[in-house]
Amino acid sequence: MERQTFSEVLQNWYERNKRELPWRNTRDPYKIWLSEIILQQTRVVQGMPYYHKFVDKYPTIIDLANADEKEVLRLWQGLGYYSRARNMHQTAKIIANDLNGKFPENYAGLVKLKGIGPYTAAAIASFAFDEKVAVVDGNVYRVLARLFGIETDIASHEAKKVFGDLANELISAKNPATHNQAMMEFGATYCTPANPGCMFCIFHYDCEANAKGKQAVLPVKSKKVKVKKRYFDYFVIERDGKLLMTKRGAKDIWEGLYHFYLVESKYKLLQIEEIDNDFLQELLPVSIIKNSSEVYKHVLTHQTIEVRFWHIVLSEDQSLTLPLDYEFYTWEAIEDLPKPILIEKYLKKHQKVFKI
DNA sequence: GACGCGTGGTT
DNA sequence: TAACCAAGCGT
Repeated sequence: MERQTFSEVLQNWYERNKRELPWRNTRDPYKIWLSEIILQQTRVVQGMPYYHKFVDKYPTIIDLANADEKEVLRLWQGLGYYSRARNMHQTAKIIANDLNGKFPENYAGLVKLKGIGPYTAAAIASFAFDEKVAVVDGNVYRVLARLFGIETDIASHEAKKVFGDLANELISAKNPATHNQAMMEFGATYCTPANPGCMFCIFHYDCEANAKGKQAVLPVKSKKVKVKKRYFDYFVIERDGKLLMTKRGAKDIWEGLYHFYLVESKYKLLQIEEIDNDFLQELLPVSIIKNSSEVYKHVLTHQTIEVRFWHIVLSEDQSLTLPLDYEFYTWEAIEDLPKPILIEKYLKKHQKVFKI
């Protein structure tokens, strides 16, 4: 019997070991796209409920295109990397309005769309349209780096070419979709970052990393994240049972999400007597600081934020000049606003106080 | 092309 | 516990 190719061995393993995932049972580019955007930098278990929510609420790309951005962000709430949702919505509109509701059917067309980069274009092109183009994601980097003992820094520009070329040499011409799924599934469930199952691996005798005991150092990744500290004092200003909120702008975290009146400091949280903010100085002497919350520590990949909430109640007849773009929202309206998980947690914890 | 962008789980 | 990770992309 003839020796099997790498891809055949891999695909055999895949057919026997794959997880049943809903987006693997469709050729609908819309659903495949949806799943791929959701899964960017996100675990399957975390993304799964969102995939179902989006498919249920927006069964077609037309439904998604017709939604308000606010509504899309609200459904995305808690998944993080919110630009994915904004770009996805923008792209839905372009496909619905300019492309007659049809996805481009190849890599080159797909990669031009916002939110669809090299990985996602290859995924959709192969899964939905059987194009022979290799996906190169974090799993593929890891599997290839270990199998072939490649020490090229996966954060480097060079790695894109080295690993991309290799992945495209290995891909099956017959079953590019299954091959791509298999590569990622193997990396995600078997050739894992920590504690890979080398002992019983199908490539046990062919793997460079296994032969040299280099599983722990491959793939090589140089970039270390620098964590910046930030300090947020939120002023939760209540009047007539409503809370003052605004939409966050561009060029910072949580763009498009809603939050309270924020005073950010460079080195520490505020003492109340240190406040030298015009709006608050006008407002504070005539209001009641109902309470200040415990200090929350909100951790993001690149920053750690210490946060305190000051709950301030205004009398109903108190006049004040609202800062630009701020509005009072009822509890019901607030529930429909997309919010950072930090704000959501605070509201949930204190809802008895607010929901009178 | 280096950096910024979330959240939750694991080591 | 701090560090690292998880189906990347835009600027």
